[in-house]
Amino acid sequence: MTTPASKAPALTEEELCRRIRDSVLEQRLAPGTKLTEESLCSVFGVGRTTVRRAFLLLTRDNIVELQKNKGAVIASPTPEEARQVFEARTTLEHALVKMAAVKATATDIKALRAHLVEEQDALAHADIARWIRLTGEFHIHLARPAKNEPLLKFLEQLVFRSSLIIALYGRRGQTATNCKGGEHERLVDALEAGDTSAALDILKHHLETIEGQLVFESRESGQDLHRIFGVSRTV
Amino acid sequence: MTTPASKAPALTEEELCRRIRDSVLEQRLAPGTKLTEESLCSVFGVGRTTVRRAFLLLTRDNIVELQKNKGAVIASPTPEEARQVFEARTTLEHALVKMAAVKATATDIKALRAHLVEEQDALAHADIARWIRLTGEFHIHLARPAKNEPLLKFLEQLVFRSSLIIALYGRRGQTATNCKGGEHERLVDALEAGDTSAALDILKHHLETIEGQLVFESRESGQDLHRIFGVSRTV
DNA sequence: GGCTATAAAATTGTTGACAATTTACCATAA
DNA sequence: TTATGGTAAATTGTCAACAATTTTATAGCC
Repeated sequence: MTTPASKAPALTEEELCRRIRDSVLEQRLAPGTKLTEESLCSVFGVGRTTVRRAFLLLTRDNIVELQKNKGAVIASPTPEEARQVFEARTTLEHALVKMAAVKATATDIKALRAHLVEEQDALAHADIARWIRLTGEFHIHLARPAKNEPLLKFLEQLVFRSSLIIALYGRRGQTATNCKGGEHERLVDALEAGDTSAALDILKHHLETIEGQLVFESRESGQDLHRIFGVSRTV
Repeated sequence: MTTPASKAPALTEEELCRRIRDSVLEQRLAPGTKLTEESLCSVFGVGRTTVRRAFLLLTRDNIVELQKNKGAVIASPTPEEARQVFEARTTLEHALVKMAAVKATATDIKALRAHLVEEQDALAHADIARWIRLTGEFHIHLARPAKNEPLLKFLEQLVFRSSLIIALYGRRGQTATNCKGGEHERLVDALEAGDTSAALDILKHHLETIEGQLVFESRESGQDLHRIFGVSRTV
């Protein structure tokens, strides 16, 4: 296992949140998964209080949904929610990259290059889960040079929700083709050159590609079973 | 008092959050105010558990700051945080109003007009607290026609934080002059006419006016008392 | 008076027991 | 077999007592 169960280091609720969020980002926690308090208590060696607080915090990020007396489940965004999340993300990331292209320092670019190396390394070692997480986190790092904490934190939330959406509605093998083609690299190049319009073009294309690979058909809530099974309605 | 203490209706943590948020929006809860668990328990007739959960939720909105073993205080944004919040808000509100100007329906406009009437009513009755809250909420309603829940929720957070910032750094009587001059009315007019660029111009001017009235001088942390009192340093 | 150290009070953090609710299971009957 | 009802188990919600920490008050000393 990744963590030895002996000698519990007593995680705080923030760390627990991060662990859960990372699992979502790595698409190892599928939307709709039930999270019982007991299981998380034993897995992470923390008390129920901590788990409870973590749930509450994750609710605020729309990562878990909390139903009275029913417990916590990983959120399952509806197609409409998914549309709005991607719309929001496009809007926000556009603004942030614009700011970043102007403000990015040499140090910022260096950090981004280091991240790209990590991405390649994960691919080379066929560590897919890590690679998926890194490709998601790239978008956060890309916006960091904009140096606006509130906008960055919000983008972070949207990236996590995107991860859920892709897990739900993404075509099989989508992630394998999505963030390839060196678009991440070209984004960093554009940022380094201070070429705002190029950066925005690449970003636009990149996000459209990701969103374009989603399929929402017959996933709506309130499905019509008659239609699905080809049986005409009797009443 | 506003609420009879008898027969506690057992508020939920969400309602408690709303009450606290509204107090912030009405600028009746000043930044830096200490919130003890006990006081809120007795005021709202709820258990400590509920208060605790509310604190945690409000932390996520940057409305209260929670320090280990020290308790909860209403957040006091630093000047730099304030700058970033207004930058974020300008960016976001620009995008939202742009979307709203395209999508706004007759029903949306009607709701906005109704809100303007409420604002006038509050002014006419000299109900300043209510008026301050309404002028803040206007910006949220203005963005509602854009019909994007994530962006709207985020703007909501920024408006609440703006309220704290104005309370901290606003010139005396600022609110009294800020949202007058019928700029709210003209924004609705522009939205109704579908005149995007006019709406954005008014919005830009409006937000610049608000931010322009803030004074950050000598509010930084680590004030130099020697300089303030005009005494030259001895060591 | 002003400062430090100690003790008391107040406040927050944590835990565990118990209540309320939901879920799972199984027996019974159509 | 399938549906229904009821009981038992499991899970979540709430509360109160206790522990840990901070704040306030007090006394002593320079």
